[in-house]
Amino acid sequence: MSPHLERLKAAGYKLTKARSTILHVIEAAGGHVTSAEVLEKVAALNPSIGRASVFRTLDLLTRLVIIRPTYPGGSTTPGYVLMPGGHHHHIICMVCNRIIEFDDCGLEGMAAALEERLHVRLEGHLLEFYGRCDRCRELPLPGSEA
Amino acid sequence: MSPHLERLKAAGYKLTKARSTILHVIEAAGGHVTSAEVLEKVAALNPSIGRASVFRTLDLLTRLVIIRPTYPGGSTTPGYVLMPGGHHHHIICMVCNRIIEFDDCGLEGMAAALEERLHVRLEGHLLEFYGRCDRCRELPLPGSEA
DNA sequence: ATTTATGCAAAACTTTTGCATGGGA
DNA sequence: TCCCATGCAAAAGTTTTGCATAAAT
Repeated sequence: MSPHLERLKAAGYKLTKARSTILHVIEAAGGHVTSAEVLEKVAALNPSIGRASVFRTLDLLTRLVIIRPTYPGGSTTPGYVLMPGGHHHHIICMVCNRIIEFDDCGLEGMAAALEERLHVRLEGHLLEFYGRCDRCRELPLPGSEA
Repeated sequence: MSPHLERLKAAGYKLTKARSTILHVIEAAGGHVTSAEVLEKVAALNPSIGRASVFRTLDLLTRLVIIRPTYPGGSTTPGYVLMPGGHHHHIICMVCNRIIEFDDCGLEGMAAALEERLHVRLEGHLLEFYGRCDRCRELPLPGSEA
């Protein structure tokens, strides 16, 4: 069973068909999805799952920091990223909207320092860089020199 | 004139009443706003500015990485943060939805390393931590132990 | 003088709600 | 058995479009 499903269960939530299907869809998509994509793929997988459950589950997963909302450049519907281990990092190419993942970075140290200094408790983090990928690095940014 | 307005102009866009009002509202709000807040405050400041212009301008500012969309925990409408200097960092309290800003962090070094390693060009970044603030640190996370 | 941006208002979607039913624990 | 979660369908909002007009360069 997915560790994310186990966290749901550990938090006291029931393991339902809708929830496991939705989480499966997000994982199968590689951890980057749009609400519209989830809606579509869930419907294809199991048409008896209602749209409302998809939104309710996305909300629940967000509250648990299992996923986190982001705005992918290319889409109108909100995007979400999986946060295995409570964190995620990526680069968004502002030209072609490609997303480039990269591994960690030493933010644990910064998190610990912030916890100490600000008296907070941190559960996770999301780091996004914006720029141009290797294929687009010579192209102008969209919107520049209109 | 705001450096952000200057960037608009430098990129070839016209400096209009709508654009400067909208940017002013975002800056006056301290850099954290919701689309609904912008709509409301712009209407209060100058009722002749149409809603469509607000959304068009939010899109434009996002493409230029002058602002960046985020999801504030408390609201249903999408949020935006100002990115002075191309970057922004904050902590979101998952209990009370308070946002705690903090100053930089040494991410320039990481950005430079990523540019080298992945052959990308980076324009900015957004770093969000999720957790509990000093007032809420002893409270359970919402959604835990449902 | 040109060209871009605006305002208006309707249309298009996405997301949310309420309630009875079904499914986990 | 009990309570949570679901599905359905309608309602509520937010965001997007199209086009003629106004404004900025």
